[in-house]
Amino acid sequence: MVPKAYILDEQIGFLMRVAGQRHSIIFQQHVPLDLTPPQFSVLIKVLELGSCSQNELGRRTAMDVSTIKGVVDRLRARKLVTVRSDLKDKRRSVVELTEKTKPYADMLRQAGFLISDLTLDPLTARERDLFLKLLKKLCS
Amino acid sequence: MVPKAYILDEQIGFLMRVAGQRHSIIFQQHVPLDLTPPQFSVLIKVLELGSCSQNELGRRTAMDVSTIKGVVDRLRARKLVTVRSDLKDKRRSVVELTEKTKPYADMLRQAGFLISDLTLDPLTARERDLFLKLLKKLCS
DNA sequence: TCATTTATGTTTGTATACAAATAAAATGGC
DNA sequence: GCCATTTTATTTGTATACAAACATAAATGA
Repeated sequence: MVPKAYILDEQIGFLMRVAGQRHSIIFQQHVPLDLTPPQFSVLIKVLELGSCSQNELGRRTAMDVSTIKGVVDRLRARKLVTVRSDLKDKRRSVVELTEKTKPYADMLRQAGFLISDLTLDPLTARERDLFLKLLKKLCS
Repeated sequence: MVPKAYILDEQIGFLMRVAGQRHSIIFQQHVPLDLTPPQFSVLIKVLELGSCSQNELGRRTAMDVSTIKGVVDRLRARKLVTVRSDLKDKRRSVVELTEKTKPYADMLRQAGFLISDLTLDPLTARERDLFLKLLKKLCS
């Protein structure tokens, strides 16, 4: 009775990491403003919400408190967002887009679509829908 | 003509990141020796190969040169692997398991199976096969 | 009201992840 | 054998990712 071999390259964790690496290269090739994926997520989210506290931004982009802080800090250093304290709730830091960033809104969204398309390019239309459906099930 | 909205939470990059976070939690809960995923991959690979140069180990586990160096350094610091220079090719650092690590071989593989199973738990058997097949297509 | 609990943000420390520059050793073509 | 190229490893710098500890402000409940 031969035990089943453990093949690292066929495990879901390994494959997700490698698929993520490929996505990351595609992302870098097509994103405007030299943004990283987390930075892109934050800009897109602020664009959608208008303004948002740093903590809530973290929850909505699935980043923990110290990660979101670093991402926002670097965006602020590049003057792509502003951060001000909320007068109503003095705990909160409100993040907003700068005038410099707003003209890039459409470009960001279009790049987002393109990056997702290119990442899914190896799959047929039917496979893409199915893959995304299954992937969502693996998120919680 | 309304342009299609860009929903961050439905993009493949975002979903892969969140699915990876869930996997990461499962991994941490069940891996022996408090290993990280890259450390686990290296041990499994060395276990499979017997001994391997640091660079080749990086290629086989999909890590670049500076990443694999850090991972091996930390494994060495914990005395889970040894690193010696190759007499035949003095550029190479040969990585091998220590006697301390060898008894964990089966436990590592069993934990690997369990972690993959738990990660895929939200899917049916048929969905799992399909998902892994599609995921592989997205790796290159 | 006031004490407890919760929410928000910061800081520190560890561990990937990768680009780019450097150095040393091996290889291939001649 | 010699030289250009390739391979292997190291170092530096930037950017996540997250746990844990801390401080402050807000909300809650008795």
